[in-house]
Amino acid sequence: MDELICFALYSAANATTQAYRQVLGPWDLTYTQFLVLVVLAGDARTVSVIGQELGLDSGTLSPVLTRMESRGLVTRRRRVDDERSVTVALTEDGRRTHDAVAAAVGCLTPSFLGAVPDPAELIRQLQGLTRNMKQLTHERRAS
Amino acid sequence: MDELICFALYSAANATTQAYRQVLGPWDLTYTQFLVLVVLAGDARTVSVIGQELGLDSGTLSPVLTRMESRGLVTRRRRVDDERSVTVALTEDGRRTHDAVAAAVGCLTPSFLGAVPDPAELIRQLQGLTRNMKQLTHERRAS
DNA sequence: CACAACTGAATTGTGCGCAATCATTCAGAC
DNA sequence: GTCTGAATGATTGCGCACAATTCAGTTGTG
Repeated sequence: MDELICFALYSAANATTQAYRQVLGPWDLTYTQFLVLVVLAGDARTVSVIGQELGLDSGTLSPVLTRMESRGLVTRRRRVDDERSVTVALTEDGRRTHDAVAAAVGCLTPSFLGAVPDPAELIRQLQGLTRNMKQLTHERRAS
Repeated sequence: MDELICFALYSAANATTQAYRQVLGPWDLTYTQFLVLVVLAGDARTVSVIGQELGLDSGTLSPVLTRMESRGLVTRRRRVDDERSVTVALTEDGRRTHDAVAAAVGCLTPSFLGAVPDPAELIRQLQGLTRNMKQLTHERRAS
């Protein structure tokens, strides 16, 4: 068990989501919703672009965005030049929530840094892992 | 986005689960069910012990075990010395499935090793991260 | 014994994460 | 203009992951 990279990854991701759940609790936000706020804080985006950046598909994002819209955190509107696309943007309230939450999650940083001597290197490896796994998935899907 | 350790972790875990989904597809097993097979391959265990080893609670495990039991992969029986506890064990079929699947998932190893120069070190850091996150969660829960 | 506190598992409800499917819209070929 | 195929997002169904609750069984205390 202990020698499985995949399990160490799985456990760490679960534990991290759990820690975020605690921190995000006061705003009643999930980790995924937090990620959407972070992405949109840069600029408004279409659903598909959000999906590309977070690695999620519409089956996951649609209900998430529906909840966030109903709570007034984001707006959704069809683009005029291409009615297939839907642009998602932060509302005033979404912006304020993002700013508050972005500050709050900072309390987790020491716990990350305490376990990771070289964060940039860890991120690099995890991104490489992500890339390899996705490639593998698509190879097998194609064949 | 790219500088968030938590997101790199989240993406890598999602992609890895996805890769396992492909490999485990022929046996109609999920990643979580695979983990249960691996744990039980060592020896029979109670639900709570499985939960400790995998970091899952009964709310997750109960339905998983119900599905695996209905498919004949595991058996569940109440312990005679403590009827609150339920011992879960592999069946013959569960053992065979474990052996076959354990061999099949080996095809993922090169993709792991290709992205990770020092697997033992990565696992150590991820375990440290898991520990820190869990500790944080319980601290906040207590206060 | 009586009874409160605790433990182990199951159940319920919510929210992802993804496969599969669908409707709508757009673009290119003819 | 019409037709075909691709793209976009929504919907449905299933299986986790977890909080909260429930319930049976056990343990500790007097």
